[in-house]
Amino acid sequence: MPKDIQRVLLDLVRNCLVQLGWWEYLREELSLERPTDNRFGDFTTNLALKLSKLLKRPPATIAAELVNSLQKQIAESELQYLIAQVKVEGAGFINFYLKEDYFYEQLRTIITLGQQALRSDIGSSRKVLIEFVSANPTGALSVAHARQAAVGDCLARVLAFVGFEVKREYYLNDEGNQINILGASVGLRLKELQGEKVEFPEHYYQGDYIYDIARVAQDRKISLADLGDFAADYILKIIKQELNDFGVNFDFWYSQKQLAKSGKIEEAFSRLKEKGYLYEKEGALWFKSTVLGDDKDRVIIKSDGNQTYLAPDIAYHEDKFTRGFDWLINLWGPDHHGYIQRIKAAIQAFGHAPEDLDVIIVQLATIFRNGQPVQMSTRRGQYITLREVLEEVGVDAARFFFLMRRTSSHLDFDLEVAKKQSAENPVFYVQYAYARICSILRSSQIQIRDDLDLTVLKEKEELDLIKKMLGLATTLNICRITVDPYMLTVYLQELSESFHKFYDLHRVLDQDLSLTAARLALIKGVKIILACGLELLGITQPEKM
RNA sequence: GCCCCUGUAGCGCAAUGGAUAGCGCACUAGCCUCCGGAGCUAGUGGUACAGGUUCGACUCCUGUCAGGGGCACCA
Repeated sequence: MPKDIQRVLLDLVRNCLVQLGWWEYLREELSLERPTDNRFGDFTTNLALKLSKLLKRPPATIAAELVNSLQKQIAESELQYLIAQVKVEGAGFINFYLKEDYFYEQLRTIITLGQQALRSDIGSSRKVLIEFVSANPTGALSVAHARQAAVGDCLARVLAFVGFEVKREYYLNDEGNQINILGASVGLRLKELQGEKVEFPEHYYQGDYIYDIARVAQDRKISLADLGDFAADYILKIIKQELNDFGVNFDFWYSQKQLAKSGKIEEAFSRLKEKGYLYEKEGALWFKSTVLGDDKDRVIIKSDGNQTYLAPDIAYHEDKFTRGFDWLINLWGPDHHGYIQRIKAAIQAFGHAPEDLDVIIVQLATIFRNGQPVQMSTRRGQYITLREVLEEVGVDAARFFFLMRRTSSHLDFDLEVAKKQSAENPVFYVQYAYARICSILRSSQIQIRDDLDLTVLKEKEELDLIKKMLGLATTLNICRITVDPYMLTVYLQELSESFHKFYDLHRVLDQDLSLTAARLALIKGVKIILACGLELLGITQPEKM
């Protein structure tokens, strides 16, 4: 029994196209999809509709010829034991209906191999670096960072699961203006603690945590010049702890300070200069990014001799490629969207393709409390932090909620809803399905044997459930293509729904022992898929709730 | 002014260019002697507007309207 039926069917279709002499027309466009609605078979293709235009013939006759050829080939091969029928439906779609045995075998594979049966090698070990969060170590992580953390980590898990070699990286902005201001802020608070009357500038860091750092700095007798680094270290420890508590762990913490010391920035500049991408104007050094798609050229060394933030970023991204990664994914906040063209221009200047870098703009999440939006202000330190969200709703609900909407869309996160233990709260709906399965499995003594007869699973809800289970692979593939993991949350809700429907109509623990055994196998399969999906989201799988 | 995101049922959202646009909340009517009712079944109700591309558009393009966010030799 072939594991990848889709590939087998594609080969079959290709053979027919070659035989009919139509292959030349659409080799690039050949596709085979799983219909979203299983009314239309288990696989469908629209290629007769596509061919209709190219051959200038009605789609129905093309589809009929194709189906004729397909049926002949199927009848002559092993596929006759797999495919129930192929037929033309609707406007000219060709739909494949698989035999139930196929689904039973797939279910058997899942329950015997577990998650191994679900992994794929689509990524073919391509090395991908996902950079996300990368918040300046000048304050606690905000909700915006929290969403990025959830999305980035989940995306990393999904890509690793489908065969990529994935590393997570946090770019650490540990020097520069913001760190200087941080140090100065702590310095002023320190003086204040020592009884001095101070004028505290508006643009300094206002949060109470600055006092905490000042007290520690005072105890340890940190010198004024080192306050910035000390404070950044102090805050970084907090950030790392928060991310760890959120289940997000980075492989690399890439220090901007180290980058500056390494000489890689100057090296990058000289390479750009050789290629003719740099010029001087009005006392500043400019990067000629317009020739690579940007709307204006960008300053990289200001007229006062200091670098702009673009300078290290150019070197940083080139260094990512030098380190051996061939696909870069950056998650940025919406305030950076104008920055995408610049950095894409930069990687192109070094000879990389623009599509080797995907910049995903993670839109903001607005926190609601009792239906009222909570305003945020980073400087005042009055924003809601990741820590507060975790303390209020827990890791599972927080992760699920941050992943529930398309990453490029705004997200409303109501803390009260996330705390509810009801159907309004989707994470509970999914976990409830899991716990319910565990409960049933606990209450049965029947062993699920490998050679178990699954053909007794004939009810519509049973077959629907198996088909839904097999949809995980498609879902993960969509996540990969769209570079967005949110579809997984939708899928898990749908799978849970299919399970609840099945459960409501059919008893698992039945008088008929062979039926009971088969149904136990069925729900064990659902359990494996749910566990897999929840794990990819970074959410626990409670056996009891 | 320019750029990004979003307009789908009373509310919150879903639908890798595909066939009869799905789900939750709310509302209405039902389902527990039985594996977890935190569940299930049925009903009400919808693609902002105007064009275009396509065999086919919630989806892509143009414009209009509405909401949110962003546009430094700041990071």
